[in-house]
Amino acid sequence: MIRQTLSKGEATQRVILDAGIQLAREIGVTGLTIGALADRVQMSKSGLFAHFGSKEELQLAVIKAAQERFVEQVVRPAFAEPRGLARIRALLKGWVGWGADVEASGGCLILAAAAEFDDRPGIVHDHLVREQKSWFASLARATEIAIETGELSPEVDTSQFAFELFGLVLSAHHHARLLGDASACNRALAGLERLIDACSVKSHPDRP
Amino acid sequence: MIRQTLSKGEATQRVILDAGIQLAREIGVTGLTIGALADRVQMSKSGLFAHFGSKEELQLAVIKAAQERFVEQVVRPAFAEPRGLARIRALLKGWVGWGADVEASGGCLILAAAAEFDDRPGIVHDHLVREQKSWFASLARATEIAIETGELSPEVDTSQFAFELFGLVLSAHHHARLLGDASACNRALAGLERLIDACSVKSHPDRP
DNA sequence: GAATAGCCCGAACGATCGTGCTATTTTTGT
DNA sequence: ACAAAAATAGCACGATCGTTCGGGCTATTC
Repeated sequence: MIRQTLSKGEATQRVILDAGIQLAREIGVTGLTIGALADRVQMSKSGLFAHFGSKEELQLAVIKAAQERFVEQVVRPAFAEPRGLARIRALLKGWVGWGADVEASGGCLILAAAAEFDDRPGIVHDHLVREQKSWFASLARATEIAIETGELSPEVDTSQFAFELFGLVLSAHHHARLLGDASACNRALAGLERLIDACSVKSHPDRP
Repeated sequence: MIRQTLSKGEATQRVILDAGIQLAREIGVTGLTIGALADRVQMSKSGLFAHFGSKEELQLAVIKAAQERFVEQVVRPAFAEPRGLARIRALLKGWVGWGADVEASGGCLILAAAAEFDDRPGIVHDHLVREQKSWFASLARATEIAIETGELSPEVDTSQFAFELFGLVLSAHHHARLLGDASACNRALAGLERLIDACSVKSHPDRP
């Protein structure tokens, strides 16, 4: 065969990373242990270890794998929406959904990892900082686009908008995951509408 | 002497918990290790251990100690402010300050712990859920008071308001701690003003 | 079919984990 | 000052941590 399919190593690596994402959601990326992960995929510790070379690289690989899935499941569909508010709404909806309900366990791995590694130096920290900055810039850019389409006022601070958007997602995660609040998702959506309303062009007609 | 002062045991326990808070901020409550903590306070593992009886109890004690400090440094000063928006503003300001800049390391221990334990059953999880629910209710109550004073419209959903307030704090923490964004605190304050504006009585004069 | 490379396992390492015991020291109440 | 009580240290335990190494497998390549 002409190797359209994955090589053996790539295949098991995929299995490992899938299980790693799931396990890391339960016990955290920091708490991810090679032995426990090997048990879960029915491999020997050393066999699994050989794929990554160090625990740090394993953590990094798991996070990158989670990012890829996030892009595929949330970012890409959202960017298929038309430019402007529709895209922002899709982003938020997908994002909170991704973190809140994915098969009854875990929450958003990247946000959790970001909290865990904010004070722990290393390649994982550096990667997360880089990616989160880039992600934040994407949110600000999406906001800018909504200004270009005329849906938001040109005066809005795009970084501030992204900051508050981020907050809605974080709050939704916090409430949905820790407190089991099923309405958290809707609260985030409601918050976004309020945010949009405050930043829309006709929000300041003339003067009070 | 008539024990105005602490007993020996209580004194060292206080030392342990102080160091525990600091250490847990760096490596997380889950990553808190008895050996490492014992090293930091110059005690033997077993000597330290005897104070708590189990690691879980130690984690719980550290979290409770952090809560006490939070109440003393943030909640009590805020509640010294007059009822209404002033109190809410003080709460947010103190809260983001508490998590963002406390001596250059750590962030808010309670929020970090909440993220770590959202999927880890046990007494720590249960405690955190209970306390976070109570804290959220306090925020909603503070919002309700601002309605009573006439500063916010009677129509505002107090839980929604608290939800968005929470989001501003979480976003500020995320940006300040992970990304080192010094403006995060100001962004949260700006977000609060927008939120207040959208919920204030004169926001809907009559009709568009 | 022999050689080669990639994949994986088993065993073992030093370290550290949480947690018991048993002394010994220190603090406390009288 | 002395007995009772509390606080701490020392030591050991089984488990698990991340990591290394050598050697079987199982394919692919000549």
